[in-house]
Amino acid sequence: MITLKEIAKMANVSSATVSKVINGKDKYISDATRKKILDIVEKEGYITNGIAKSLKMKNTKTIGIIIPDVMNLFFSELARGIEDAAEKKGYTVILCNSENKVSKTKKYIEILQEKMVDGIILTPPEKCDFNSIRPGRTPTILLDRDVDVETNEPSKIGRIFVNNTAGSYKATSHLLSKGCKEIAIISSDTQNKPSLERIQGYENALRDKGYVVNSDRKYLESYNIETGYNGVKSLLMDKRIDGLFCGNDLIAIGALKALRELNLSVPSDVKIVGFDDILLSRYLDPPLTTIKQPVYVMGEKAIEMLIALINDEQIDDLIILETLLIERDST
Amino acid sequence: MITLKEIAKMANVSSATVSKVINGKDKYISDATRKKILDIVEKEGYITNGIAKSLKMKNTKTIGIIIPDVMNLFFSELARGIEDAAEKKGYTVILCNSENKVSKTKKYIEILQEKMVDGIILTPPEKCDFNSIRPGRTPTILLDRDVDVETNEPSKIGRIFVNNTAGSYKATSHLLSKGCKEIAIISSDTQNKPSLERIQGYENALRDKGYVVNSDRKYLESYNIETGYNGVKSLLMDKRIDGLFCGNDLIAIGALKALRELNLSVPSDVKIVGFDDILLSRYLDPPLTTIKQPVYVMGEKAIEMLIALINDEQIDDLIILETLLIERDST
DNA sequence: GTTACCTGAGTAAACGATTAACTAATCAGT
DNA sequence: ACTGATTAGTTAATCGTTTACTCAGGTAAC
Repeated sequence: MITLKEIAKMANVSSATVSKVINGKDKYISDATRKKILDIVEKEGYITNGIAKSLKMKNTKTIGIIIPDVMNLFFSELARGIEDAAEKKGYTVILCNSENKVSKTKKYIEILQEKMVDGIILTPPEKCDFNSIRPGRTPTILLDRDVDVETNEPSKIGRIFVNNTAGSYKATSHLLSKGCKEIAIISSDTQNKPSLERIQGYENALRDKGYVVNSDRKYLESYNIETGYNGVKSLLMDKRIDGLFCGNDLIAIGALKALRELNLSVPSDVKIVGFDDILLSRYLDPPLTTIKQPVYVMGEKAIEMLIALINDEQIDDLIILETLLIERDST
Repeated sequence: MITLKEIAKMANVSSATVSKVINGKDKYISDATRKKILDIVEKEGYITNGIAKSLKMKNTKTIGIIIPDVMNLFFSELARGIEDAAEKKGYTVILCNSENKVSKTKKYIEILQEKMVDGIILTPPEKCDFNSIRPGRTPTILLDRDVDVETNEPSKIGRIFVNNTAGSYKATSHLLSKGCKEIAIISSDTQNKPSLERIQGYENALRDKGYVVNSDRKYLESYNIETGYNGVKSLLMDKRIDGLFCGNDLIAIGALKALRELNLSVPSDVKIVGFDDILLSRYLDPPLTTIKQPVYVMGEKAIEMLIALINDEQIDDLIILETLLIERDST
């Protein structure tokens, strides 16, 4: 690899001059010198050594994102939104899959700090208190899963979440407005805020309309397809149910499969609402009514907020985004 | 951030000694000194500055992956496989979405080279000749989409592909063995090797069994859901078709949707085989028979080969992986 | 004619780590 | 007592940039 110093030698100038020209700080450089340098740079195919530059400049223009799993459609959309926004701002993204494990999350945070990333975007593992993964001085955005952070938190922390309570309230109200009388919920039993809020919204909606919340209309396990499948099989064993709120779209996919096996048709026998609006939901049979999380926007906002933190700008360090009901044929 | 030099000062030793202890090259360091240093490191929460280390060591333990889009299930699986394998080998992954554009691909290659990645794993844009994106001296693995590379290629290039011809041959033969007589294909019309091979395998299978290849049984557009939908609507307009080979699973998803709308049932009226076996295929209605690409293995092999290239080890620089027919209910 | 500013460029330190080469002390063996 | 090997460290150069500071000559103003 050819270096700046070598370019300087070829052009018979100092390395300072070459640096200035390359970085456009060439107010006090003659046109002749500038051209001479640029020609050589071009001819030799010189590429800046970003590592040396980073060492001197104390930034890397790189951020890390830690998510449970890119294969999960929700997170792959998130990753894409983040990468797109980052690229536009001149940042590059290191991808880390935590598998929802605190241990892996901690390990990745350490690696990212060694790599001197300028910031981290982190979706914490489902069960995780913030103190156990505190990212030190690196600016960090906590995304998607709310976590208790002390108010006098010394680090640079931003938080971006979705209003889960309102989302599941919307979903349940929608089912009610479609005439459902016996509405069940299948969701995750993890004790973190988003999960609890999604259950809370469901319960609030029922209570507000004068219904009782019945604990044998709840099936709580995990945010995956199997849970949806098992949930329907278990809930519909002996009870009648005409409405189903699923904690996320994967659960809804499993639920649809189980309902088909039970020869129940959607939406005539049972109406279903999901949560997330992953890319696939509109191609299910029937296309799934769901609560859309503004995933791409989350990515953009996360980058925006993170860069503000990196640059020590004053910003609102908590954003709560609203969801949107997307009505399709499952209700 | 505390530096190695500061640790050295606190411990009253030279920075060389601290470096040796931290990196385990402490054969000639007394137990007392070692303990003293390690205690201070622990207490101060010292973290190595990886940038400085990289500058000196001339490696970054970072690789870049350039794929069209992580939101595409096939590539998110690939990304995951790569990241997993990389992490095990002590490498970190920079994620780049090229959107299938040559311009973005070129830009990312340049950025990755500035960041001094140790290697690149690249899925070239669909229409792309290799010379236009030549990654210079950075070791590179070309993944999934075969590209013509000159035999005297000076760069360190490895190639890993799937045997597409054999895969689509298997798919088509499977449809024939299930009794299909009128088999159509919906796939992509891009003029790259994988696309052409998938069509080729389909044609070969038909010819080998004595059927004629009929050009109005072909619908070629893109590898997406819409193509599948449009393809079925167009192919079934006036022709009878009892078997359908889809160039990938996304196409199959669209095709299933269109067939439902036409009140044709799968597999009794039309049998369908896809290609890729994305995570979702088994949850479709009906679960999709498909040609599984060994995606995770591709990721592992890619990392393995790339690290060999990085370390100048002698390896086979071309791997062609075989596919597997996964029979589900759509046939 | 002195002062002050502008222009065009060079010098050298700094960023934070690694490591080859060196020193100095101890020890075993003859 | 001398040699050679082993042990326990230090010194200082180096990786490839950026940039504060310096310098010299030209020009404009008073």
